[in-house]
Amino acid sequence: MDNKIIDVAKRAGVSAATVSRVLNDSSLVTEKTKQKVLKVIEEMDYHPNAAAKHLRSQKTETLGIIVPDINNSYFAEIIKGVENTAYGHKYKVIICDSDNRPEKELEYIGLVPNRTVDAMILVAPFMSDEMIDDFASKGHLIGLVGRSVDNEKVPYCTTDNVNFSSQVVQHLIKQGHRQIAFIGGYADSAENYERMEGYMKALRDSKIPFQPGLIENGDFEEKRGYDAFIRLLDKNLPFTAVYTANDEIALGVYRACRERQIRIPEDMAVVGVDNNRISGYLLPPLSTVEQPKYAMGARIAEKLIGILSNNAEEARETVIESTLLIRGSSDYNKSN
Amino acid sequence: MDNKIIDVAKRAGVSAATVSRVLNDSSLVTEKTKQKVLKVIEEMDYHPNAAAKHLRSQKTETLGIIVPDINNSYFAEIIKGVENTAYGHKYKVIICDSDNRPEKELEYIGLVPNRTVDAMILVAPFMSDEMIDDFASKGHLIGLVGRSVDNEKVPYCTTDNVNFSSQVVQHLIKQGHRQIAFIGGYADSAENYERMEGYMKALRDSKIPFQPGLIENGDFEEKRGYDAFIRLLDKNLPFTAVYTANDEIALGVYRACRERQIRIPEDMAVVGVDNNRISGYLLPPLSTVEQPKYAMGARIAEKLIGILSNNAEEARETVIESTLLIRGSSDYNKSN
DNA sequence: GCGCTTATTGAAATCCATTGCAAATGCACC
DNA sequence: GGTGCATTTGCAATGGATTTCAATAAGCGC
Repeated sequence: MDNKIIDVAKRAGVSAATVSRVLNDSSLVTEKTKQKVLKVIEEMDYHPNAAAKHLRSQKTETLGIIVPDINNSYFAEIIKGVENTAYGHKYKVIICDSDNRPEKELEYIGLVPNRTVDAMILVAPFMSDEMIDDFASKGHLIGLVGRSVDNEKVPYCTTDNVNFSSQVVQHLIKQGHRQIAFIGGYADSAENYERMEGYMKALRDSKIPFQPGLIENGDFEEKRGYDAFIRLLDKNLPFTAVYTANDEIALGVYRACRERQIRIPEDMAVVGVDNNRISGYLLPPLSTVEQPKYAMGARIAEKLIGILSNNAEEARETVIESTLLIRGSSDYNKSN
Repeated sequence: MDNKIIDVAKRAGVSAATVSRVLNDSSLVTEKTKQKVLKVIEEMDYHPNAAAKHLRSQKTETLGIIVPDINNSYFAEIIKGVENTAYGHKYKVIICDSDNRPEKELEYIGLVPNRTVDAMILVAPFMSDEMIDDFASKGHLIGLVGRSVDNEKVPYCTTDNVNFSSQVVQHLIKQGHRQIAFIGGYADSAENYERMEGYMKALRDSKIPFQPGLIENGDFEEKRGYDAFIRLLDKNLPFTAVYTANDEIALGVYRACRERQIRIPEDMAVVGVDNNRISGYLLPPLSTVEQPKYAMGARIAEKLIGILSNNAEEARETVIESTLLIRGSSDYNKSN
């Protein structure tokens, strides 16, 4: 059914090689032949077969990106950064939604060794450092967002988790809070660990004793955040503010507060992380940390494409700064 | 660097053909040979080259889906439906974010003729009916969500736009409203046309005169929705309720109302469409129409994969019902 | 118009897995 | 053991574009 390069060649009275050169903008063809070939391509509505091209050239000009849930604006924004950058370099992007299932993540990572994609971007993967390291050592190109791994071959892009977390807690302290709870994400993720570290650092700096009872886990999800907050309340350990590892968890906190008639920010200050689209629409608007989501995606894509093009070696890591957005949920003056 | 099928074959003492059969679960291999080959594959960490496979088999087992913006939960949910269904059939999904740019959409649709994907799903495309028709007539498989086109070869999945729109307006009428404005999406989209039709039908049924001045366009975007609502207000044509073609537009209405001190629902009832994640978190929560987003995605993917597998012919179209969610923005009793 | 250099073009090998067809092996039964 | 049939296996062709290398054409100076 479809036309092949040889069909175009015959009709244009040239060889397949010449057509190929025209398709790839080679400088080895006369303008005249080029126009002639282009005209035939147009007439025949010819489209080069991607599989054949990939097979011969040993590259697909495609990046993959695995996220736990594309219906979460944190990931969606990162994807947008990747996508737009890729588009600018004529790369395509395969987006893989692992649906928070580790086995799906494993399946998708297989797209690298089987050469469906030239490189894979992992965002907040379940995969262990060892697995990632191992994988990269086999010569598979992967990039990380929001995480790093001890392997020279794995570029990554993160934010200054420790730093902004410490700023968040300092802000709460400045607002007069002394008992500040922390609801983290996945217990063993690097992001979570660093955010926790920032939290502790701020307490230390202000000589506020650390209370292990004020730490809970929320798995970055609304529902788990809700549960975690309820657990905190039921401990009868007093606290007046809570810092949550992301906005989803904060949403859970909002829900719990409404149910238990706890006023935000009067009775409970809340600060999240991510600046999800929803955060600004809540009442009161949620204080949060604006993550450079788009920029991180753009950056890692740039790096990977650079590596694939053998461009001047880029720095392996990039840390992009985040900014604190103080809104009504943690500052009474902005509350309305 | 990478191993090829022939390397595996040699090491296992069989032919490439046999290895291929093992890889494809052919019944033509003894259990014994199969185990031997699988062992070698494992040992060598062999991964069949996707491009070669695609080239030879003339299919990629990949679907594409083009959406205007993946950072919009309406589209994200559809994608999830597609993705999960595809995953269940061992299909992959390439997600294309056209970023609301027609030229990007055109570029992405090219993935079908060049055989990067076996079929493409279009959600709310800018493309004209003629272009889609033309494309399909050339033998390219495409599926539509939220739209249809007069071509036997193009399966689609939509909701009952006319019906639910009419229900929305009936609901507003029942609440006592007589001057009801409508802010539509893209003026020439089928979705928009049908929603408008439902709006008119409800007015007709209740013998309420139609006022052209109460119609404006919001392009399905928050900002455009805001602008449209402001235009409505500035006409000095009285109205007490507004039906917006989607929740994004309603968000714009909320913003305008806050600025102009218009109370929802006391001074202005608002109903949107889509049940975006945000809607339920607004104050008052936004009345809206729950669209079967996930189901539509799942359905169209099922259809396309069915066609690609030559399975029993499926019905070309599916219409899935939507349900009205009445919340505080249009019903004072639920307002709190 | 001739010889030489340089710019274009073409022939053929290559990328790697799949599959129709033929060959070989295995098995049952006489 | 031999014959016949059913299973397994292998050979070789195939899918379609790219690219090296050799061949040809064009361009230039004299």
